[in-house]
Amino acid sequence: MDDAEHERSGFGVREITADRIRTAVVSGELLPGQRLPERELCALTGASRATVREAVRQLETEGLITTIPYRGPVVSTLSEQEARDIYELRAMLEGQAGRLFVERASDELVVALRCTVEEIGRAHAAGDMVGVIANSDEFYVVLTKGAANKALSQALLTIHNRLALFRFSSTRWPGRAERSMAELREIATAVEARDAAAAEASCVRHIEAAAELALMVLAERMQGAAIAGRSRAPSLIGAKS
Amino acid sequence: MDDAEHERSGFGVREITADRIRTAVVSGELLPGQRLPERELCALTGASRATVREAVRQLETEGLITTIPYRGPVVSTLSEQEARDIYELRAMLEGQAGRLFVERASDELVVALRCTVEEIGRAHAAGDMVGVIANSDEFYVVLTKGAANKALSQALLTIHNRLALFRFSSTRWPGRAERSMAELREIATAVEARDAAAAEASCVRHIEAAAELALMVLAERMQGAAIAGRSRAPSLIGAKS
DNA sequence: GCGTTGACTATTGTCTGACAATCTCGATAG
DNA sequence: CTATCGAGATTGTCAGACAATAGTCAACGC
Repeated sequence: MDDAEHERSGFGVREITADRIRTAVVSGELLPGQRLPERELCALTGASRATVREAVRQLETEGLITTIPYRGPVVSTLSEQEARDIYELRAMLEGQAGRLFVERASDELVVALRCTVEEIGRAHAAGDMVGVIANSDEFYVVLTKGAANKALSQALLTIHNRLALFRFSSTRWPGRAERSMAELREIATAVEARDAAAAEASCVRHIEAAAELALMVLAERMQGAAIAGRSRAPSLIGAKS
Repeated sequence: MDDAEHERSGFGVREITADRIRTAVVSGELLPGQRLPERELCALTGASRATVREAVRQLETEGLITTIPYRGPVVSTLSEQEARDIYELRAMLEGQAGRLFVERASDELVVALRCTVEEIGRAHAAGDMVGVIANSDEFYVVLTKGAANKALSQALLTIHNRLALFRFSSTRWPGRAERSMAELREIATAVEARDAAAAEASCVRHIEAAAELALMVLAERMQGAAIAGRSRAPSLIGAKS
């Protein structure tokens, strides 16, 4: 009873529904600003309107969806200021996570963190984007596990989901991947040295660098959207995979 | 349009319903562990089951309510470890808020923070508990306003709500109020000196002190509950004001 | 030609009722 | 006293209904 393995593995229709929509948003299957009419969410998930609405309410509270009165759910968009705020918050939390990791993580977890970093490097060298993503997730899992604070982990998970939209930006930007790897190695090194202050600082720097890039991409995208005029936000129709 | 005055002032039935239940939980009208059958929530709020369920889903995501499958919603309880984690997270966030306040707040807000602190002291000296609560809220509002990060403010608001259960513990504990006031004045002084590091440190210390007390109260309460045996968690019936 | 008005449609917000699945608790038998 | 079983209560999910509201677009007047 001490473990928490079945934390989020409900089998109810509602949980499956919420997971399905959340995954679709986080994975980029549904794009920011895109409308999500309840009927189409019903078709997508197979659930009834009532159940879909409960799931939407949950995702809304998580910040992934915004509901416009009498217009329905929309995949949340982030203004530049909102993105800045969220990245700043993420830097705080991930910095603290790094500090707590140094203070609390077992030697095994320290090794695991280093391994994950090198695994990311390997995947990147091989051009394996899926591997990069998977191991980046693993990095976060190991980090929060070592920090040993469930509330912190939960908060970071929510933030990661909200920022998932920018996730692909780091891949295609010249030189970014190399710098990112250097930052991750810096974190691993600081952790191995059990230097809490250095670990915190390098975590913060890592996120700040990611934020800088993401904000550039966001600004670019905004500009593109402005040029495209008031483009109709497409619905799910015709958005089949 | 630049302000955000109508942030959470929806007039829909669902929003009113969620606010009503949230207020009841945060204010202590409903106690932790207490069951909240949907029918009674309907009676309490006047809304239908569907609407109540949507509101419950929202409060569940906020962490205020826990739903047990086929048993229904329950006011969330906090284990000692959970409370410890949340207080630790709060200390981080409020520390960062203090730091950002020093870096960003206008002189007017610095004055407002000091005024709020002294107002708390005055209310406490007068035995005005309502005033203490109100001005404590005001302190948080001023602090987060000066920190100028909406995401941080939102995260702190959620945490405050989750910890609202312990709010009354600080009042009746010999000497606690005086120490608390000293801590708050320390924060105000650090902020007035525009000393970011000192502000952060004093905010962290303030929360750590509050956490220490709250955890003692929690342990005491746990012990009491253990002595009382597996007492049936009461429902809303007969819990009229 | 262009802006305004008004009806029409699509969608959401909310309620009601229904039914199966599951939990709770008391009765009953050993 | 304990274990089993069944009735009742509550949740989980669905389907349908209706009013309220936003968006669309054609008709109309200037």
